[in-house]
Amino acid sequence: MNKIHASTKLKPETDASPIHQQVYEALCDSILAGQFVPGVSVTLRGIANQLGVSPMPVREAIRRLVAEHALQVLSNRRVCVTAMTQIRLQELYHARLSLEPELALRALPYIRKSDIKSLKHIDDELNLSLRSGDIDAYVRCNRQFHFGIYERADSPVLCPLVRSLWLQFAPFTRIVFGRIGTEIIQDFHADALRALQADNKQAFRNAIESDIREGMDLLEEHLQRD
Amino acid sequence: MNKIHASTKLKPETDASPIHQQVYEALCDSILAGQFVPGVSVTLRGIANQLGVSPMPVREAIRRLVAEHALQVLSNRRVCVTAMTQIRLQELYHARLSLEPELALRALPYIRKSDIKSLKHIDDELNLSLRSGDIDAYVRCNRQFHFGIYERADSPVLCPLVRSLWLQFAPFTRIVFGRIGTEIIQDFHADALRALQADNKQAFRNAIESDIREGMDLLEEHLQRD
DNA sequence: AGTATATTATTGTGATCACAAATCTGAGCC
DNA sequence: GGCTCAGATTTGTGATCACAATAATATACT
Repeated sequence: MNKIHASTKLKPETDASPIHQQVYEALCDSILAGQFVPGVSVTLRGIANQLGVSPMPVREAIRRLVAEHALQVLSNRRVCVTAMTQIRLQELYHARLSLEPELALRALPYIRKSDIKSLKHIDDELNLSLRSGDIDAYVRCNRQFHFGIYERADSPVLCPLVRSLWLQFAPFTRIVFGRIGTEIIQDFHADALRALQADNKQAFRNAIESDIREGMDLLEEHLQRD
Repeated sequence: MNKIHASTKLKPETDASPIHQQVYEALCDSILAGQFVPGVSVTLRGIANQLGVSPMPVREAIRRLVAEHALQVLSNRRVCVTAMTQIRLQELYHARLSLEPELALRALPYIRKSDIKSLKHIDDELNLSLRSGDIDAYVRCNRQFHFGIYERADSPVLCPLVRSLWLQFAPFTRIVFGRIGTEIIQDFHADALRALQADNKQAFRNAIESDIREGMDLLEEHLQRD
């Protein structure tokens, strides 16, 4: 339960970035991949053992993730992935819709032909995973597609905010998709790619917005059923 | 330089919240009050000594503030308040305008008559500080006014996001106001209060939006002069 | 005097230890 | 069986130490 997939032992050779940073990234990946079950608490020493490090850098990584609202401290001082509620989903919806299309637009001028090509490649893999029902692959590709765009704009404020939003709804996304499968999921990425190739700002913005709406509507729909 | 005002020694009696939480709040207040000069780096042991605690809880508080982008780690691993740039200010502008009026609207139904009364009181003190040129008091009142509204809506996503935004532009605000004084500052809070009393949603939203625009325009105007 | 270099002090990071609070475990009882 | 309560274990928190890297200072040299 709540296993960290990232090669379990983090790369031992690299000493460029501090350990707490590496731990943070490993935990980030796990959360974004939906590997942490909301409500199930994680322990410092548990993660430390899994990653083969001392509890100290884990503490710092956890503290950071709590600050980004990816994790939550309970009243017992335990830490877990925050459960989704209607109000939270509504606010995440609004925030995503307010920030992500704008961020995508800011990235647009910096997206080169080669970027479009690799985005196309990611979307191909995404569609493949949709057909084969590989949810993990879909979730990963979807993230790669969006942040492949967002990270082009080196946006010091919006991009970190958006990353925080994704950390918050990603675990729930994984659950919903696991329940409903990949059948229903529509793909607005093709529209975005066409708009990119035509350098059509408005169409690009609309495609991103539609993609967000579609995904979040799906989440809202399946939040009721509790 | 970069002194923490919060009674310097944090309250020794309270053991309800952990020390790193208390340190975080003390640093938060200092940052929001504009007591940290952007670019001047702070040290763990320095803050620990000022607050009379060990470096450990300071580490955690700092890590949290870095995650909220109130502080920045330099390449030398030093930590300081992030300097303002044009792109950062633009994005903060967009984010504030996208999130804060919405957050205010969500708070609106929960604002009671007594809340309006205390907001009015805060605004009176604000106007007083504007006339007397007391910048610190103005900054504090302005924050109290806004978050007095925002915090009514117990908003699990938007409110923390907005808090992060304030932490990012507050130090720069203090600098600009210190340079230009309180003469030019216009007060849109009265409009907001009137809208609150009339329970006029649209007018309330507009007042908040105008207030944000006015403040951020002022900042943008004075960013050029470097 | 001004600059390069060696020495010292200070810094962030990570590990380890101590400790109180919370959680788990299991025997005992109704 | 279901519940209570003692004991044992695990947990987060904070302090302290070790250490490499950075910054500051003093020293030597042209």
